[in-house]
Amino acid sequence: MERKTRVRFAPSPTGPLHMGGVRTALYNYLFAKQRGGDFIIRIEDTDSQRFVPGAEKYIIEALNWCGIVPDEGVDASGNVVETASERHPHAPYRQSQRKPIYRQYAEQLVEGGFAYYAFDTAEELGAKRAEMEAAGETFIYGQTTRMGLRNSLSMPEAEWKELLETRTDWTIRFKMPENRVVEMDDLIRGHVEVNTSTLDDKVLWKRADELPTYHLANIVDDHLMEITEVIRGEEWLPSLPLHYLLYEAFGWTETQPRFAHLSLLLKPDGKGKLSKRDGDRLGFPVFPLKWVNAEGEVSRGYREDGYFPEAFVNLLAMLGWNPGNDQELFTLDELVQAFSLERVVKSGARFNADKAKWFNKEYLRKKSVAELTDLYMPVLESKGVTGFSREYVEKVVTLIQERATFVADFWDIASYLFVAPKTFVEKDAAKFWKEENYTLALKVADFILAFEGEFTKENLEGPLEEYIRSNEWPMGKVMNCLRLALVGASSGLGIADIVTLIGKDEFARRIEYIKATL
RNA sequence: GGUCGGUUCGUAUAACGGUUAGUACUCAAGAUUCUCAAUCUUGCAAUAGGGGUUCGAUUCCCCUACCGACUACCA
Repeated sequence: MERKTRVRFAPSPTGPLHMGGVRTALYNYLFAKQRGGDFIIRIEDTDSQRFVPGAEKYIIEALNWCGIVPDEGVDASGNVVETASERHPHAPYRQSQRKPIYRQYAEQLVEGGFAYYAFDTAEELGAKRAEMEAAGETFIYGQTTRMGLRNSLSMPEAEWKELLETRTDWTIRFKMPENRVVEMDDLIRGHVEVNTSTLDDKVLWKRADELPTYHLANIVDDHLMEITEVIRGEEWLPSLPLHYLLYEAFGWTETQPRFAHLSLLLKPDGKGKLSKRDGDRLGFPVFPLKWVNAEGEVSRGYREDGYFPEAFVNLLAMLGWNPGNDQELFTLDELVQAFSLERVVKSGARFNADKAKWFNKEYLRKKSVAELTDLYMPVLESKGVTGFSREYVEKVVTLIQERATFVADFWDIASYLFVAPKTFVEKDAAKFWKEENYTLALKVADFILAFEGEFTKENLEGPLEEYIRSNEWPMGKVMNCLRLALVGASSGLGIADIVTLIGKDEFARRIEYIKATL
C-alpha cells in the first residue's frame, strides 16, 4: 500500500514568514516534488489572539516569489481554498474554518479513556504555578498533579457532568500515560526515546472558543489530509511523543506520517536563533519580503533588497543541506533532483550575510544583459536620468555586470557613464591631481579629441597607449588623472571604455569643465 | 531546574573506522591591468575536553563543558 507523497507547510498567520520558515517550506516542497507528490499549504490559525491581518497573504506571496507553489491549499490566484472541490478534496485549508470537525475527535479520545475534561481556570492554574515556583519547583499539569486538580478524573461523575453543562471554560486534556517509553524515529535525527513521566497533560480542545490547540488540530488534519511526511522545525521535537501517542490513541498508527525535524537558523554572531533584530543590527533581511507591522515598523525583505528569488532559494537550500559534492549553485529544478532528507544537517546553521551576497552575485552574473537592462532602466529613471537609449544602457550593463552584486550597485559603479561627476574622491584627488599629472592628462585629452576615427574601444586603446608611451609619460599617473576628471575617482572602467561610451561631445564637456576649475 | 537535540577552520559544510582532515564564503599576499572591479595563483585557519572500544578514531560508547529547543487554554 504505497501512498502518494503528501507533505504540508503549516504556518501560523501571526506575522511575516521568517527566512527559517521559508526554508522549512522549501524542504517540504523539494521533498514532495522529487517524489512526484503534493505540497500542501495549511493555515494554522487556531489562536485568534495572535492573528495578524495580512500575515496569511504575506506568507503565500513570499512562497510564490520563491517559486514554491502549492498543489493544494491555495488556488491559482493565491487565495487559501475555503471549499472542497475535486481538486481540493481536503479543503478548507484554514483551521479556523475546520472548527466543527475537531470536537468529535477530542470527545472520541475522552470516551476511549485517553483524555479527560478539566475545569481549572487559567487563574487557578496561574496561582498554582506561581505557588510551586516560589517553592522552587515546576508545576506541570500531569500524572503527579492531576488528581489534585479539578477534572473528570478527580471529581465525582455527577459533579463534573454538571460543570460540563453549566460552564463554558473547560478544556479537554490528554491523559499522558505513566512511565512509558515512547520510541520515535526521526528521518533526520534517527531514533529518539522519551519517558512519558516527564510529559504533561496537554490541552487538546477548548470549550471557550470551541477550537483545538495545535496538537489536536495538527494530528487530526494531517490524518484527514493524508499527510505522509511531516517536515517541520526543531521546536516541535519535544512534542513528538505526544503526537505519537495521539496517533496511537486514535488508532491511526498504520498511516501515521514519518517525521523530520529541521534544526534552527542561528544568528550570525553571538548566541541564539536568528531573529528580526539581528537583521536590523547587522544589516541584512531576515524576511523574504518587506513587512510593515501595525506600529508602522518596517522590516526589510530579500526581494526589496535586490536579491533574485533564485539566489534566495539557493542560499536557503544550502543552509543545512548539501548535495554531498562541491556543487553550490542549483536551480529550483536541480534542487528537486538533488535534495534528500538524509543529507540535511542535524546541527543549527548560522546565517552568513557575506555568503548570501555571494550567491546573488553569482546569479547576477548569469543573467542576460537584456534582463538586467529591464531591471536597470527603472532605476535610471528614478535617478532622473533620461535621454539614453536602451542600446546604450545595455552596453553599460555589459561592462559592469560582473562587478556588481545587486542591480542597485550599477548606479554606484558607473553613474559617471550617465552624468558627469559632481564631486571628486578626496583621497584619489590628493594622490593624482597634481600639476605635473594633469598638464599631461590634458594633452592626452587633446589627443583624444583630435582622434579622427570612430570612437570604439578597439580603435582608441592602442593609439592612446602608444601616444603616452612614445612621450615616455608615466602611464599610471596620466591615466588616473584623466580618469579622475571623467569619473571623479581613480577607480572605474578603462579610459578607452569610458570615452567610447560617453562619446566625444560629453568627453569634451567634462574636459572643459575641468580646465575651468584649474 | 527538568526533558530532548546538537558540537569539524571565523561562517556554511565534506570526509558515514584508515585522507598530508577537502571545498566554498570571508580575510591576507602575489600575478595581471591605465586605476578599481573581475580573473588566476598562493596562504591563514578546525575535529570542544576527558575517558573508553579498536591494530587504528572526526566517525562508535560514556562523562564533562558549551550551545539550542521545549517546559502556555501559542504555534
